[in-house]
Amino acid sequence: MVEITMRTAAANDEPTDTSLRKQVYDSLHAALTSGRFAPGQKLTFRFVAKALGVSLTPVREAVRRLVAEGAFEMQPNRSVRIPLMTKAKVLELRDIRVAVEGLAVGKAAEVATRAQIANLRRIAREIVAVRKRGDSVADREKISEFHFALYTISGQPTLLRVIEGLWLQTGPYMNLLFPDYIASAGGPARRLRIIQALQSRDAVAARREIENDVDGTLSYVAGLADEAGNIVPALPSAAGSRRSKGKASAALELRPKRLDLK
Amino acid sequence: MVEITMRTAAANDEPTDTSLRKQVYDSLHAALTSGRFAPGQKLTFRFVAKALGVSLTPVREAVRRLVAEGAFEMQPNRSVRIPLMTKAKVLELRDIRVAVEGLAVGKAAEVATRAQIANLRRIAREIVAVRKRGDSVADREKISEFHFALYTISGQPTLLRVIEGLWLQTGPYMNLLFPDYIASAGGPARRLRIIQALQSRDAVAARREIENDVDGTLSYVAGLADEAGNIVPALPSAAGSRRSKGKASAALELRPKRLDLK
DNA sequence: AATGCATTTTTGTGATCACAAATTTGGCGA
DNA sequence: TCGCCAAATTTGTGATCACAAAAATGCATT
Repeated sequence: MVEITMRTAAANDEPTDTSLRKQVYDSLHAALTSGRFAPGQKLTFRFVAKALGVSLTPVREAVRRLVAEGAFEMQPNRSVRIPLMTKAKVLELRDIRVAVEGLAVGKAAEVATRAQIANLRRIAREIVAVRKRGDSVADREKISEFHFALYTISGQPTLLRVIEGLWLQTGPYMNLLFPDYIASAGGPARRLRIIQALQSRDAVAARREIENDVDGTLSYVAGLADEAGNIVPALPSAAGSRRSKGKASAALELRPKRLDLK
Repeated sequence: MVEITMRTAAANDEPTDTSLRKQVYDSLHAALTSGRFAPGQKLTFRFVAKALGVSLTPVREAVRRLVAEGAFEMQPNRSVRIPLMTKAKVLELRDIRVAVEGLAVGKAAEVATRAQIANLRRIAREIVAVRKRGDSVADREKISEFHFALYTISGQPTLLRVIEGLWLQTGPYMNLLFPDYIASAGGPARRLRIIQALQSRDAVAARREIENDVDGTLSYVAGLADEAGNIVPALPSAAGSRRSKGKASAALELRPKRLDLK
């Protein structure tokens, strides 16, 4: 498991940042949000460097940024791990996200242009299409696209950054929502109501919809915790595999996409 | 009202992180929150490295972390600058902070212990004492201490991290609040009302108080913008001085805390 | 078979070097 | 005096090296 594949562009950084550091960051970011890392998994600089075919320098800076964003956590001794998720943490993230994403959508409803609303409608249609095909990976990506297109309308870059940081922390666990919950929840209808609220400049209604959406989603995830309060997502493949060594490197298949820079 | 002030030992990182990277981070963090950097000021890695007597490596990682946290910003070309503050940005930060700090205090009111409330009361008394002496630096520090002691009670580490990130962005501009505003606003009384609300487990009242506090403070700062929307704090010393070179190094006085390691 | 301990290997940290891009400088000409 | 352009300098980036701390391993002892 774990693939990582050099990706370009994650957030609203400079669109022209071609540094290796940024590429490594984007690769890890993509691997994280697509759930390719196992919670609790240890990650060494040299492993990532070798997997992506770069030196330690850009890897260190990329990983440290992820640590600063809460996507990775640094052990007291020293080594980077994928954070474990607990019920308490999910509930905390839920409350924060309800607050800030509600704020963003309320603001968005006040300023949304016709073109922006049309764009949201397009994404909403694409989600329906993708879901019909049963492509859960594309489904998650499209949902993310819809949410961030929505939040971007607010025109509040700092707020957007905060939200991105929070999504990065919940990201690895969002595959828990498939395929059960996502089908049952009123996803498509809710998105239409949000769009409708934007159109009628109804900030209160728009906000209520997104709050219910986030609340419902993360409350569901919180409910998946075991009796100890831990939440363990089923990974695409790789299970625990605590001990593996040299062989594991090959099993991880972390393949660079465009590293012929040299 | 009025918050912010210097904070030693930035976040809740490992208390035993003695790495140079962390020391550099703390130095820059302290310089930032105490307003020793001019908005728009350019910062080079080599300058910081020389000022602190370390190599580029720990400086790069520390500065990049600050960039990730929004305290510095990276230019499209490549160089790190202290972000300029605009009225729009202050208003955005105000709304976000109202939301998340309100959330934190509401939660804190539900779980505060007697000891924690006593601690808050102690800090509130210290603020009064410090203000009587007219020590505005210590004043800011104590106010910051009060706020974070309050938010820490909530027991929500992720929320606390978000709040710290937001404070870091407003930090350099908080000295704008002295000495005018801070004296006029109902600071001491408000803190007592917050403590009272915690004691009576009145989450709604506690939340309302902190919301008004943040709102009032940042609305005041926003009002200081010039007609172009820019906000320029008066610096302790160093003014604009766009061109200075070698001499500037000495003028900045970025002083290392404990860098005799070598 | 389980445990304690010395040895080997792994891994993060910090310094240094090389290089290219960006910035500044200096002088030339209008 | 003011642009303008080439040379010199500055500066970020990435690679590599050295070192110490941490982790893994091997082996002897109970």
